[in-house]
Amino acid sequence: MKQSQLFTRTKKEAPSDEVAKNAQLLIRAGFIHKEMAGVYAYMPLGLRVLENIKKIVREEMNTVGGQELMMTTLQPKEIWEKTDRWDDAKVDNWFKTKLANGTELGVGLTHEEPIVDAVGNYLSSYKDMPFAVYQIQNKFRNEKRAKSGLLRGREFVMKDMYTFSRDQEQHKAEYEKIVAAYFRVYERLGLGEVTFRTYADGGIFTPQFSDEFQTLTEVGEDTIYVDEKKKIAINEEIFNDENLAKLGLKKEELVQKKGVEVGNTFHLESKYTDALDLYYNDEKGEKQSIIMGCYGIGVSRLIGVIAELFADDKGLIWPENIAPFSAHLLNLGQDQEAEKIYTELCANGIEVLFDDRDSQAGEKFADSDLIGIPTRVVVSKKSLAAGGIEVKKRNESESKIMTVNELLQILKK
RNA sequence: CGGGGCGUGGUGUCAACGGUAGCACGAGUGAUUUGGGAUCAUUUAGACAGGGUUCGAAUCCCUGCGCCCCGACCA
Repeated sequence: MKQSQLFTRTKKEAPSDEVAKNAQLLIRAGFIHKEMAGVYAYMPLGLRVLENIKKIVREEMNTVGGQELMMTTLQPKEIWEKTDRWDDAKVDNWFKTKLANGTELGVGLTHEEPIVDAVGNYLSSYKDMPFAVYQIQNKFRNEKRAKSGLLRGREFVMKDMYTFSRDQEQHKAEYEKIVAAYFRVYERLGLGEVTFRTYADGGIFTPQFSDEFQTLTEVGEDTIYVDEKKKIAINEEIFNDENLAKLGLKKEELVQKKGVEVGNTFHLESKYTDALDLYYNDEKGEKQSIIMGCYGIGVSRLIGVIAELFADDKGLIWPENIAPFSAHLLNLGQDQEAEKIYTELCANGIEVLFDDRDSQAGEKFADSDLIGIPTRVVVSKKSLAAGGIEVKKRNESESKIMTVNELLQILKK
C-alpha cells in the first residue's frame, strides 16, 4: 500500500487523555481510534494486526479440531434465566436493551448459554462427542471502570471456544489439547517466553482450578506467583498453603509478578448443559450429563499487551507474524527506482507499505519507527550509489546494503 | 460503585490577575530544501453543555456530560 493513500496520519504527541503506553502508541501511529472510554475502533493498520492475530488463533483452533461459527450479539432473556445469569445481582456487567415492543434483550458478554442452546439442536448421542466450536467476536461488558487502553475495554474482540464431552476423561483430553494449542498461539505471537499457565479460581461450580494464561508485564492487573523452572504460576486469588500443596508448588521457588490475562480455560462440568436441559444417550440408551469446557483468548487485548511489550522510545516494534506489513519501503528523494522496487516486492507477494510521500527524510524515518514495521527498506541516491537498497530491522540498529533479490530472500523465508 | 484529578482550534500546552483567547504541531497556499520530524512567508481553526454571579467569565459558583488515575469489581 502506498502511504500517500493511507488516510490515517501519525501524531507527534500522544493525546492527553491516554496514559497507557499501548493506547498512546497505537493512537499516535494511527492504529486505533478512541470512540469513548474503553471502546476503540480499528483503523487500517490496526485492523491488519487484528486480522493477523485472528489468523494465528484460527489456525491453532482448527488444528485441535475447532469448528468456527458465529453466534449473535443480541441475546434472548429466557436462556439466561435458565442458568440464573440474567439478574443484574448475579451478573452486573450486562448491557441490556429492548425490542420496540418492550421485550428485554441482552448484548452478548459471553456465549455459554446460546451455544448450548444452538448445539442442543444437533447433539443427542455419545457418538456426537467430543467436539469443539469457537468464534471470534465482539463482546460487550459494562465494566465499571475501563482502563489501560486496549487492556480492559467495554467492547472488545474475543475468541471463545466451547467443548462438549461425554465424560470427564474425554473432557480432560480435549482440555489439555486446547491448552497446548494456546501455548502455540502465544509462541507464534512472540509471547511464549513471558506467558505462563497460571492456576486460578475455577469458579463456584467446579472443584478444579481453572487455567489462566498470564503474560508478564508491569502494567498487568493480576498478581501471580511464578515458578520459572516449571513454567507455571499461581494466581494470588488462590495463593495459600493448601493449594500450593495440591499443585506441588513450593513457596520458596515462587516469584511474585504482575501479569495480564491473555487467555483462560475453564472446566464447566455440566452446569450449563444441565440447566438448559441438554443431555445425551449413552450406549445403553441412558440419559447422561454433558461435560463442557470453555476457552477464551482476548484477541484485542493481545494487541495492547504486544504494544506494551514490544516498543521503545521511538515507537512500536511488531513481531513479524502479526505486523501490519512485512516491509516499510521509504523513498528518500523522489527516486523512480523506488516505485519499481515497490512493484517488484508486491509482485512477489510481500506486504509492503510504501512511503511515497513528498516529505522530509527525518519525518519518514520517525514515522517508520513509530509504526514499527519489522523491516525497513530505504531507497535513496545514497543507497543506489552504494549498490542497492538499505535494509534495517526495526529491532536492530545496523543497516545493510543489499540487492532487491537479497531482500526477497529474507522476506520470503 | 467510593475517592481524587481534569475538560481551551484536529493535536499538545503547569499561555493568559475577572478585562484584546496566546504559542507550538498539524492542515492549506507559495518558495527554498531533501539521510532523522528543516526554513521563510501566508492562511485556516478553539473555551464540553446548560444555568448563575458580574459592567465584563476560559478564569468564580451550581447542575449535567465526558475523560484519566487509585480502590472495589472483573463469565
